[in-house]
Amino acid sequence: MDNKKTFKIEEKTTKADKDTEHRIFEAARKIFHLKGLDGARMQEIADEAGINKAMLHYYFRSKDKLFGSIFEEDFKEFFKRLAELISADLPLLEKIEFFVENYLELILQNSYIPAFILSEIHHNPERIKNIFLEKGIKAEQIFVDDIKTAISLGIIRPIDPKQLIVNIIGLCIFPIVAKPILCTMLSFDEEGYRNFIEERKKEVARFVINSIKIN
Amino acid sequence: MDNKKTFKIEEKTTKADKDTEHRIFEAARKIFHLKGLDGARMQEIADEAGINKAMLHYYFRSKDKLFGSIFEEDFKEFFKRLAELISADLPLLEKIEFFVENYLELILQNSYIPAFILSEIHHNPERIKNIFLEKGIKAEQIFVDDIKTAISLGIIRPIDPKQLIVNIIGLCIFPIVAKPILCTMLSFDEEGYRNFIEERKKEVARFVINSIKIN
DNA sequence: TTTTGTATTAACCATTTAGTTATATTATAT
DNA sequence: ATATAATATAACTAAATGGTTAATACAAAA
Repeated sequence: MDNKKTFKIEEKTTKADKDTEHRIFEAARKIFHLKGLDGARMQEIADEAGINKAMLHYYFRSKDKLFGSIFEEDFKEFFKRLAELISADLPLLEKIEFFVENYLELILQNSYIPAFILSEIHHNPERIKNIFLEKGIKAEQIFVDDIKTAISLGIIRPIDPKQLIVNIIGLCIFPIVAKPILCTMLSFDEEGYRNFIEERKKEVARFVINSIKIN
Repeated sequence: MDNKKTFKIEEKTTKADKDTEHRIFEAARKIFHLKGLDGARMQEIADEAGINKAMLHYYFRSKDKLFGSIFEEDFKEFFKRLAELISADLPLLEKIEFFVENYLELILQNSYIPAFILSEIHHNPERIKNIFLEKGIKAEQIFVDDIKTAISLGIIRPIDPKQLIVNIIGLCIFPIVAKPILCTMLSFDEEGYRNFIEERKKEVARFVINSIKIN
């Protein structure tokens, strides 16, 4: 009995990363990214985390609360990174190059996030608004000002800054979110797709700058 | 009893659009667009169609089959319309103007479709591939050829046709799919958003043509 | 060592869900 | 008219699902 107990304690100490909560969080993130809120099963998340289903409710009250936590973190993180890129202290045209290259890489390495956000935004627009309202996420004003300045300096042609921003972001996000369609329509294998996106890091900036630059 | 029967027959004849199947189809489309495959409930679809739940299984064998039928039709219709626009017999630059204006209006008036397709494509990429393989949907070759010709004629600068096509489509689809984010981030109300998209019908073509046109 | 609060589990519960069945009604063809 | 096939319903079933509970293991404080 003492023997058994000792063993148990060892085992406990070893595996006790202590942060069961964190394990749950990462497991849930994975499953929710893959299957969405409705498609995910609490049991599957528990299995993925290697713990009992009751633990999910012990740490997070309900499925919706658990999903909400993850969505909020993903959403904030995504926009935080976006804000960092947008706030880079560079002349507009260089900033566009910098932004496109880094933003594309960012969403490429977190390719579940945009689809995850778009999907949830579509099914439950309220959640977004609340997060936006709570935390004041509005980095885009910096970009708008940059654009206005560049226009008045005659560096770029007149264009509605909002249209330009949507253009740049759309050019980056779309090919990542629509990956399976692109692969099928344009006959890409995994490598072909990767090359295509790699090309885009230069091509999108070139495309945008060509369109707006004066001279 | 005769009375009752007569009434019943009248009622039947009146409402008997005959096409219960069609009613189910439209109801299911509505619910699936709104809630997705996992979020939709067979009972809700039956209620929406005003019939018994068993009828759903009578006409379509299962939830998945029903969803499949709708997805396939939406998907094909969407790409059929896209193919029509792409095949217009116009010089490239005019075709781009024509395409952007009409494609934007198309997805604006079917705004559930792109998100619906993107979401499903993400959760079940196989379904897409099968539809693509069954029906040979590849209208984009026409566009690719147009672009190559325009390049060799010196009308536009050299650019990878695939990149250009993805650019154009992304510029159209993104602001529709991401509507709730745009509205929150850029402080649009419903009218402001509508104006923004209306502006885009000209702006996107201008943006693209500015970028690629020589002279 | 005992107590106390926290972490964890297995078993359970109530509800919901897709799908079925047995039965009735209606139209159609003989 | 009558048999037959198609259409519709209400009631049901079996499985799955989110969530709960009662009982325990464990660590840390007393």
